[in-house]
Amino acid sequence: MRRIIEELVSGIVRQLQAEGLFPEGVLPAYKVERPRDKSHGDFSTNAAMVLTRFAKIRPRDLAEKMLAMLPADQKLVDRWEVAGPGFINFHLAKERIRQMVPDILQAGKQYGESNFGAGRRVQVEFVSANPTGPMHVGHGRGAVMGDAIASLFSVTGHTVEREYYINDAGAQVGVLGRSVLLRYRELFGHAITMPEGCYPAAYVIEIAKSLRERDGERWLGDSEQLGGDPPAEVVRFAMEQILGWIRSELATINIHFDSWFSEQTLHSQGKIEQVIEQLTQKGLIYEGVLEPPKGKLPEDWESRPQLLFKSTEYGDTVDRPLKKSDGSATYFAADIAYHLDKAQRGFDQLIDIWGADHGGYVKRVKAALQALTGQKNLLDVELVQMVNLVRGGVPVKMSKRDGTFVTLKEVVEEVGSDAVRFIFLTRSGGASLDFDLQLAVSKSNDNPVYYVQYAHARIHAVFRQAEQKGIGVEQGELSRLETEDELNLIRQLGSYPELLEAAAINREPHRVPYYLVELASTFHTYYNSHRILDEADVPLSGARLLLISAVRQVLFNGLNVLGVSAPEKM
RNA sequence: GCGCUCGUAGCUCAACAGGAUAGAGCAACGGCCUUCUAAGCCGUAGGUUACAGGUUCGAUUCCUGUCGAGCGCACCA
Repeated sequence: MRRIIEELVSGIVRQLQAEGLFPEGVLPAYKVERPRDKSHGDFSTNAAMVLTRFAKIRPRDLAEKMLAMLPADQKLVDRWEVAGPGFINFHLAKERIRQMVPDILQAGKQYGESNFGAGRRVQVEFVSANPTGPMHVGHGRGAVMGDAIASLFSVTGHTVEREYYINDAGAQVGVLGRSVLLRYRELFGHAITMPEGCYPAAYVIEIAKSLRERDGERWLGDSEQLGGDPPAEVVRFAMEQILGWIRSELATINIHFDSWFSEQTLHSQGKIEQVIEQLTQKGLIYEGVLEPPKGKLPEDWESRPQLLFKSTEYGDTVDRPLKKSDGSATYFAADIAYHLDKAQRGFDQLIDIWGADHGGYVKRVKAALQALTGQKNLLDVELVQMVNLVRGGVPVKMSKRDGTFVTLKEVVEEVGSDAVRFIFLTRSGGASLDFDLQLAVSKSNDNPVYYVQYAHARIHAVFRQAEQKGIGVEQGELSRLETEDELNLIRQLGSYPELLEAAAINREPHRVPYYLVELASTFHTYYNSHRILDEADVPLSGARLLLISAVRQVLFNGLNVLGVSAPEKM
């Protein structure tokens, strides 16, 4: 809908440019948008104000001039005016507004989708929690954000892939294996002591038990000498079990990945050495000594020459090491290889969802990717801020050590997937979030999931009534929808496709829940002030059924994008 | 010390790529169920958008600085 108005305006601007009022070439961007204030019409444009400088006319005069050029013979707009400092406001014809109702119903589940991103392949990588333990709530937030962003790209016409990067290489994997072996040994009656840094938690015992169940005493010999690396098969066994848990936990909050990418394969296939070689050829690798960081020094800091990548040439603050002191690759080196691999898979856009604690990595990864591909904006990293668990306003203590650690699973079991997802998505990712378990289960307005779902269920209830009374949509006369309340409700439905597009472009899923809450609110108000079913006026009742059916469709579609259910009864 | 993310009503948060009078919910107070789901609706109150400059027709939004919060700062992930 907005597109049509945009074309109307741009046609006039081009014409004025041809007449020599504006200079040749590119003009500054003006906008066509939906005004906040309803009295300002359905759409408005700031074109006259933006272009006033070039026309050397005052904004309002220019607006008047433009307004006179609008074609008179169309059925879209029935009134337009110049307002305020020079806005041009468009008021759509009522006929055109009403027409959106059947349009929406016809589009059904597809309503709101666009081909905005047609032909573009986008990959969203998210969660990527280490397979060394259960997921916590912070992972959950990243998971839900990533999933919703992926959905937004999908409904706006992009081809989307969801990928999970498995950090199955590096020291922590060995620690996991050793921890499992220790618990395994314990199961056979041997006394053990958990060394510093190992994972003592209950889930490790569970893994040890299933290892014993499968392999019996097979690893007892290995469990005696724990100085070296644990057997690869034990490590793999442990990680597969944990990944299985992660997978099923993600499934309980409605998240499914298309692709699971193993970091280990980068090492085993020599991808990391290859990428270092490529960077070397570009002259971006050197052996050097880093300045010690200012502020508090790490205790074991020692100055030593390292293999460094010149990330400073791409905006980073210092150059970054690629090799550890023992000669193995750093996490960063693997990450470069990983991102290059993603780029080579032919995506037009890569999106990473990271926890805020990884924020310091953004510049160096983007730097490396730019150096390798020459593309500056291939990768977008969305940082998701921390989640503070709270119960009734009191912080919930969390510590991995004492096992007072609240897992994502526990939270989902307590408050339900819908509430978890909705609450996570009703905040912009940039803001840290207090997740109150008490509020999350409360069925009040504190908890907008229920507010939106209730509107949806309510509409279903009306339809159940309508069936009993023998009133159906086919008896409705659309033209009977004439109150401002009704037209405003339709207008709101009409903006849904634009909302999805804006949310996708800005990677801001939180706009969707906010929209749904507003739509639900408009509906509830309408419901309370208008009788929908009136046996004495079936054409009107049918028309109103058509209207709320369209509302129901949009609520359903919106909840679906968020991965939240739309119940028919509550 | 440096970098990133922030700072909006008493609380939790919005403000749609710079737009017109900064909006919701909660908490407080007062109303609405013999009629389609009261998990709902209506009303009252609440603000120097942390602070100071700048850019322009116009700034919560962009730039600079100050103050404050969170996260990070060789070799872990």
